[in-house]
Amino acid sequence: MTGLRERKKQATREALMTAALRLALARGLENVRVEDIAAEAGVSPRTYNNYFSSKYEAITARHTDRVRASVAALRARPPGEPLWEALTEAMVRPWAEHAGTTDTAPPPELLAGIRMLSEEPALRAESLRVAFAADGELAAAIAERVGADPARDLYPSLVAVTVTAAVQAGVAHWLRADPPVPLVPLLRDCLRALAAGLPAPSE
Amino acid sequence: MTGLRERKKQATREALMTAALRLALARGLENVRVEDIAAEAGVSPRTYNNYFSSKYEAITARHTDRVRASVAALRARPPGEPLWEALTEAMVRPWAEHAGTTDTAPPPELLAGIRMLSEEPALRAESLRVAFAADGELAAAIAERVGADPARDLYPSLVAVTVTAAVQAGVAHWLRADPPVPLVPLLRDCLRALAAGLPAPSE
DNA sequence: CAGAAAATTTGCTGATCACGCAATTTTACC
DNA sequence: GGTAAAATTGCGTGATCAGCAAATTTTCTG
Repeated sequence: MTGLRERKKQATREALMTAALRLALARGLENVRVEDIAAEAGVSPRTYNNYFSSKYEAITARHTDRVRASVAALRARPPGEPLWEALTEAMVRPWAEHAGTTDTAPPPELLAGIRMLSEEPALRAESLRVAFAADGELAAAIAERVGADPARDLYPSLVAVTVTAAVQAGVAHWLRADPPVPLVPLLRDCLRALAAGLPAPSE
Repeated sequence: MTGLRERKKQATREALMTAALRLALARGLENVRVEDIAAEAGVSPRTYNNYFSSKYEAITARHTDRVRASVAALRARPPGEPLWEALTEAMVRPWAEHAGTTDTAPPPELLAGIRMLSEEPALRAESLRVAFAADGELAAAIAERVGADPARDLYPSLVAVTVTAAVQAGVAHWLRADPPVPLVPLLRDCLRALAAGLPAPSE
């Protein structure tokens, strides 16, 4: 199934992603041109745009993959499982694989990459774009799971979009937590709070 | 307070906003150049970029204003008011002013403009960017209101971001509702559901 | 294994965008 | 009125992104 052609394409994509991230971390985002990324990955600039349609897509590609993985993970959860359990596991999984579920501190390079996503305005915008571009899919998966009509019922899309947002908030909080806290339990807390309601703390 | 200078600037900004929107609705977004918008508004192309730093900003400027108005509205609510009441009123207000709180159908041109924001990918991205760019402010206002530390407590930013998302979902649902439903009560429902929790319907 | 077919890479080109800079025009203030 | 501040404008530059067609690489078929 995986001919040489497919493997090469994946390798090129991977090379472009890591080249883009590496250069952006080393020099700062605005000192990296598409031409540089392509050179670093060993392809022509024109080929870069066959893989990514903007300068920023390559850098956020890992995030894009995480988002897609979450949707796929939700679809893969057992059908009988309660919605919020399935949703929580699905949203958490890609982050658990990257940032470690336990007390192992995440590699600083990975952390710097994720931090850049939320601090560089252009990358933050791109991350939001991909996260919410996928939430039609997410809403559809939720609708399927609870037996709703995604076109007529508000519930699936409301859950999809707020869950996406809650994960954003969790990651942002994780990035600025001092002392550091493990990400996965934090995300679980966010989703638990979202499911249970968000009444004001002191009332 | 409002000298001629300020008034002219506002007028130019307004002219650029309406020119951009009008042209985009008439010809389709990708058939409008910055040059066209500037010409329609009677200024030079260079001046366009003194007001807006991208081609899409002018078109989403009304949305930007709504977002900012919501934050300001939250700050303007009486301090003793319960959080979710204040938050709901603040988020709803700019939409009420535009889309009408009652059974008066919104002007079709306005509706087409808002629809374009969620259907054109570039505009959707821009809308998300401005909405979530403001949510630091929103979180700060929430924190102030509940007496939390926005840097250390997760609650304010979690509420800010999910409220922003819930409004997005509400507007999106409003746009595709058939038969049409009034927007403001719909938004109230979204926020009420968010505050109260989002358990799966059938469990 | 040879050669055709299909997919990918690449260079070239053009349209557009966004901004720095300096000159010009417009507004504000005394 | 005259000067200082602010806004507009034109010009030039660098960069992004996509269409197109040629060249290269991989796959498929006899």
